Amino acid sequence: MNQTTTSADRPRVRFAPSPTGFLHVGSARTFIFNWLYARHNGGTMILRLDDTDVERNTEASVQSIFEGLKWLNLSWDEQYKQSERGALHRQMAQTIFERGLAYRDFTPAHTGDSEKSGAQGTWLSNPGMRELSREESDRRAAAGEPFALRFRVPRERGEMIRFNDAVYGAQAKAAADIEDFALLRSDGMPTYHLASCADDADLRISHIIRGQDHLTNTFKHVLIFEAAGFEPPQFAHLPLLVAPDGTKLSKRRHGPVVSVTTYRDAGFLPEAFINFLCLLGWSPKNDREKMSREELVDAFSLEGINRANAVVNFKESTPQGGWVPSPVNSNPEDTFDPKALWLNAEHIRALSVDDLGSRLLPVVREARFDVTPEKMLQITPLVRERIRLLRDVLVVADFFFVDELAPYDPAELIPQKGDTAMAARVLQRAQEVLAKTEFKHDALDQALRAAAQELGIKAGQMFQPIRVAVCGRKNAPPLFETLEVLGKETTLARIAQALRVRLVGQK
RNA sequence: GGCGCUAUCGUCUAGGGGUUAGGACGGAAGAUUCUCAAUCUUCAAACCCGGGUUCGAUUCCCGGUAGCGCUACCA
Repeated sequence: MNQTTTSADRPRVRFAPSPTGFLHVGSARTFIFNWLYARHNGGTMILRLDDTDVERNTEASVQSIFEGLKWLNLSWDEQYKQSERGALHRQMAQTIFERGLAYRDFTPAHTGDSEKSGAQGTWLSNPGMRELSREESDRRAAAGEPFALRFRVPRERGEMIRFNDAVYGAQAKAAADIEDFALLRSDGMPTYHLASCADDADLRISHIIRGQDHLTNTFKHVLIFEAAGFEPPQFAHLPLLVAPDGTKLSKRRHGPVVSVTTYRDAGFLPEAFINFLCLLGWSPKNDREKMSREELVDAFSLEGINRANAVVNFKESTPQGGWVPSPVNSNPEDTFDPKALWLNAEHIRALSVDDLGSRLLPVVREARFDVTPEKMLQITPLVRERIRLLRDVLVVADFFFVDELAPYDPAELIPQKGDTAMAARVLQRAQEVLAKTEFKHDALDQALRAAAQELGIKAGQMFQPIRVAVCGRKNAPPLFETLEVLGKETTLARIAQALRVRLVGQK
């Protein structure tokens, strides 16, 4: 196949959120899959704000969408706002109406939850309206009576509506099971179905990649495309992202874990988050897990998408199902999908020291610690293998940032198989030795091991009191590197402090 | 209720008429080590149920069940 690529071969895809809430993880994944498809195939990525629901749209939501996408560093090539394209939508409605494929429904709009759905059976149309004569219809419309425009679904001939989904395969549904859905509301505004199809046709969208919740809507869309004289695009529906309880993700039920900015604020790397999302409902089929953005673009194909809903395995909030804000010092890691955390750690470890350092710096500064880029660079290699989220740096490396260590249990200073006296001896000896040791890894190593030998104790017994005195806790990065970064002055001051404050009166 | 979609370890998934059903996360155990990590090794862990088709089904077909989605003048 040595065809030259023409513009007709290049796919045009779109992400079309309705700005009625924050950008949530499911939407983000839909964007990503579209983006991946466009980039993989040299196509065009379009962002279209489907804002036909004037009541529910908010500017804050638009901002949240931009904010999330900006963080993910995902770009698009064209941008549209559906509310500015009303003429086009009405035009299509007009076309369909003139072809006799839609009719005016003068029945007043239903308010709230209608009795149409539910156990009463399937609502298909408002009796009388479908059969209204054109003359009668025109007359009432001319008289200013409000109406909704409904699609006249060809229900009589036992017709089947068909399309082929790139993910779900051949789809068919009896027209008899499709209700006469609205195209135009009685205020003249287009419905989602109409606006979406009109824009998809006008923007020459070649592939519609969207959530599976639209799979059954697609039959209506096929009807609209055909009624307006357009060939329907290729559809590809994505399995839904669901919560551990199997229900779809909602902020109300599941809290901030469904919002993209939560991941940003917790210290996820955008590339890791994208990686994680891609693995939900898609597989490269070669057991690869950790992938860079480029590798994802390379590997992506519609064939790799699977059909079953995927669980985002975050920790369920409360048994009652309501979200309770976690206490300030609870571990945020506990709420995220463990695999997302692991992937994030993998991506963190793959970063160069420079890169990681520059991402850590704003996090540390935002926590109001005063740290220079140079110092951050020194600290970075010491934390790289110890953090899963960027924010972890605050708890893993806190002792590098603070002037004064927070109080700790003096018992921590006591080494394995040792006592307070041993801790005191170690610290005193350390003071003397360190005062005249160059603060470089190897020199420190030698000096401290020699000191341990002199004291007749194990190296571990020597290191622990020092580590605790200097870091304020037992678990910390390797000692010599730590001391080197901390410097002689701080080290000696903290050891003196431990001796003075913590071990006094301990005997 | 009607219609549609789906069903492999706890979770994400690979696979496919005959396999020890593979990988990953998480879990357990061990190695390494100045602690913690990281790393390495090992272990436990799955084909929803029932009928077909077939020499043989987890895989194909049908039914059931369960979950999800749609059933608005929301998107």
